[in-house]
Amino acid sequence: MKPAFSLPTDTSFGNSNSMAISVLIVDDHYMVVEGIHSLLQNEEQIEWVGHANNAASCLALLQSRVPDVLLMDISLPDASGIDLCKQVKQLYPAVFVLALTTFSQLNYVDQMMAAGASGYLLKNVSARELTEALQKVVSGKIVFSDEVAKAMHVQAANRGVVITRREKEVLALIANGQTNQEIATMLYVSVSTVETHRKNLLQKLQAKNTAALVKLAMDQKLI
Amino acid sequence: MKPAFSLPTDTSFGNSNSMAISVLIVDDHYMVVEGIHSLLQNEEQIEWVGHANNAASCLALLQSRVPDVLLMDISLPDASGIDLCKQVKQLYPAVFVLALTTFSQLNYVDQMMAAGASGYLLKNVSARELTEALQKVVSGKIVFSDEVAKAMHVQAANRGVVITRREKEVLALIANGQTNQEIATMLYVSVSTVETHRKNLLQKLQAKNTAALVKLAMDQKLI
DNA sequence: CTTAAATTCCCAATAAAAAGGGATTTTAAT
DNA sequence: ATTAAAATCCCTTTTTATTGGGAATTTAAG
Repeated sequence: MKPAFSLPTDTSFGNSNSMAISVLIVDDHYMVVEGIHSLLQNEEQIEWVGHANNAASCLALLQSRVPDVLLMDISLPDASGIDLCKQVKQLYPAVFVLALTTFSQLNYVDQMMAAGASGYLLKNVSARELTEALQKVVSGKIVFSDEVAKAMHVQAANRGVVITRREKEVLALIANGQTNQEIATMLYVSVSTVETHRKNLLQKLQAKNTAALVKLAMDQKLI
Repeated sequence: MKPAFSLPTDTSFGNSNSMAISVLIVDDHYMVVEGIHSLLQNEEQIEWVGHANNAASCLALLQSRVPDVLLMDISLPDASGIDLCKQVKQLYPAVFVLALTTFSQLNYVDQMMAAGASGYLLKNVSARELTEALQKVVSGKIVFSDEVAKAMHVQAANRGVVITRREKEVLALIANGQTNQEIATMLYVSVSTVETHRKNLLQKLQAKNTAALVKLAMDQKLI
């Protein structure tokens, strides 16, 4: 089985205190940007490159200046952090992406790491934690804030359910109250097909029936 | 170990004019507190009283100093903002509570307002918006940031559904995958009764079937 | 004490979902 | 070209949910 992410082999960056770590932040919450900015303001090893509040302006900014670390919110107005992370890592492999998130978005940890992120921090991180995380990240390490690590463990049982594109479509329609017949009509397939998808969904999510299916799916942000 | 709360070290009231609005913030996200602080730092009409990062320390702080406005996150580690708001309004009716929230927590607007809050702002508010909101609030007005107002309108159709205690129990069991027969056994009532509750739930939430019921209920945080 | 809301119970017919097989065609990756 | 995964389709039986009526008891609030 493939790991959801892999450690970078490049560990050539030493922990040189002479070279400041340049940081760019992407987040659409003005307060978060301000908060991080003020957290890092007094850190001499950190160089504040700037901020973008969406994926597009982030990519634009990167064209003129590539920072060591990109602090990235996973929910952005014009793209998912996951997609942006993939794109950035493809265009600028040297950038370390550090995901910034809230407690409610822990379900995306795997996808974010698979997209090439170097770690995952909760937004209520302290100045010390953040600085340490930045230093670890630029030396090639993977970092998770304690709460993330803990939450990942707790959620381990229910995570990693993979449903297909079609199943997701069917799932959404089920949750919307459509019957198999209606879904079949909407998707231009037979009722049998919809029944099969439903059967597979129940099996994949280990749900006893539709009600449980919808609840579990929503818990796991599949809807 | 971080202190649970802090008072401003700067106690020189020299430059603050007599009509300054005193503000206390309760939020467990360090960044949000920092963000707000830096937003309000340069506003002369605003006096920063301090911050608490949980409900308990907020109540403790209020014993020594009651601000004009209490900026409050609705999700706190040791209590819900809704409960804290109720408590505060009962103990200190003169305080205006202004809820601070993220887009994903709009479902609580009603409950927060019912608890006595004076308004609801998204955390990505700008300095200008925030200052204006604070001024309106102390004059007794109710304020919503534009996005909240918009979202409320969108959600208007599905908001304000009141279900009974028993219905809520049944709902939870339904979402858990139990059948009517199972629920009946668990609650020591007849299947007919469960069927009736289910019927009423479908009707109250305007759901076509169980799937839609569970989704709508979860959207409205009824589960 | 009244009254409204909540909770409880019943029946019967119909519609839909769940379970249990199985099978074929597309699609995408190596 | 091969192969595994995804998507499609079919059938039958059993179990549940949904609908559409009623009606009798508790509870809680004024």
